[in-house]
Amino acid sequence: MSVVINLKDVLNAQGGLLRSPSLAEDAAQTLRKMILLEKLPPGTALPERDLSQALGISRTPLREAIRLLAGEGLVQYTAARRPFVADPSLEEINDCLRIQGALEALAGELACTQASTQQIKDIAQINATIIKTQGDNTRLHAFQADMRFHQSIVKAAKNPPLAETHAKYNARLWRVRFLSSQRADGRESTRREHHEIVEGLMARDAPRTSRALKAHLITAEKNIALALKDRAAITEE
Amino acid sequence: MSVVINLKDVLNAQGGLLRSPSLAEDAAQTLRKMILLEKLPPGTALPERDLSQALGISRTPLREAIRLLAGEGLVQYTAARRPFVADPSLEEINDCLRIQGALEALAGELACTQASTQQIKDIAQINATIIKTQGDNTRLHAFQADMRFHQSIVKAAKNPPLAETHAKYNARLWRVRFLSSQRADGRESTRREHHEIVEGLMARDAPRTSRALKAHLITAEKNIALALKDRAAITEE
DNA sequence: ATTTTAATTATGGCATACCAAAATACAAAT
DNA sequence: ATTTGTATTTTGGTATGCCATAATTAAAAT
Repeated sequence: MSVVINLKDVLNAQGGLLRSPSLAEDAAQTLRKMILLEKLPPGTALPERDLSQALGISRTPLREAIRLLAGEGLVQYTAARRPFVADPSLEEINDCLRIQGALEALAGELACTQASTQQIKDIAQINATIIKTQGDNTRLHAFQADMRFHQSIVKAAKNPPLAETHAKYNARLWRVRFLSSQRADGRESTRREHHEIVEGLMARDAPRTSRALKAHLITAEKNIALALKDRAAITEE
Repeated sequence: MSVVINLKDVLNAQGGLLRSPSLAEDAAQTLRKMILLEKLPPGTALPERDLSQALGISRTPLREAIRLLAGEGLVQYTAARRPFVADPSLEEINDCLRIQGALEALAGELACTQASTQQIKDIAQINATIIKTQGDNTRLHAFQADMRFHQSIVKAAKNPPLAETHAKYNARLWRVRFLSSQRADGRESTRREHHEIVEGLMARDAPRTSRALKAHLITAEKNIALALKDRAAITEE
């Protein structure tokens, strides 16, 4: 009798890192990255046939992937229902940041009563890491750590729908936030504001935490406006 | 030469009322109503084949409709990816209400600076209508007026993404809110709170309006808890 | 040269067929 | 009677083809 190996099990055993639930979700993840890294710049048309062929899948799952991204606001449709990479105005970005601010303020508030002490410790730990690795040249890592900081606060609020909606706006804002994180400007204010947020959480002072998070998002708004202005000046040359 | 009539134009000319952008969106709207009116009670399985046949369309657009509803939280998937009508716990409903509260508080805040005086007048007008028709036996109309009241506030905030996310949570909460609106209990507090919200808007007092809206949603939370408890007692008999 | 109009092509919406995996029904064994 | 093992059926995921309409190009008219 021959030895039969279930290939899928072998793959999944690899830490489940490359598990592929569906072609559509895979494609969505691929496209999301391409959009956020501007391999697919804002405004790019996304014809179903070409894209599906490029990704080596059929139109059906590709189509579904595009719908997913549309639900996140990363893709929009023309009047004739042709999908293209969203090109949000500064105004729209600010609209989203205000929402994100309200969501995070709520999260901070809830976290003050819902979070375990361990979770708050973890949040403080993530912030400590951010400060420590501040000088590193790996800006991408620092940025991802910042994302984790905010996500862990939302997670500590123990409100799944909140986490979900927050994640959506995160995806939508990822590109511009990454852009603005490249600038050194706001770094000092970020450090101060993060500190205040952590202090608020440790004191389990809901109004204080909420206020700190709201203020932090307003700062982000300012930094993003500056980053986009710089960038516009560069691309104009 | 024979006279050729474009049937679609004829249909659209009927006031554009029955324009059908796509079978998927139509199906989504149909299913949404069926879920909210509990023709499809929470927990109901939604097999693609049966549903598509019942609606007289193919699986492809039906599938897309289900994804849309899943994006709104009205449909969930089992571990084996079988879709079913979401059956939110009271806890999850409260989670959503808190988010809705934060969103509306933000909307009220923004409306204080962004709304035109006409828009504020309109909001006051809608509220007046609610009070006037309070005694009517058409509870559905009163409920819809209440929805319009909240929607018009969000609209006045002039933040499209906010309106979109708010609409999503509205869809998600429609069923339980309708349920709780059937009860006479909260009617007086609703009247008072609506009044306070309108006053805040007319004074363009952002903190006041925000506070009033947040308080209003907390009241809603209480009423819904009562309504669901009643209902559980009834279905138990 | 510019505008109109007609033909062509590209694209999204939809229907259908096939497949693998999951769920179910059924048979056998204990 | 309960459990186990095995067909059978159901179901979601995917690929593909056709169609109507929008976009584009080519041709014609002014």
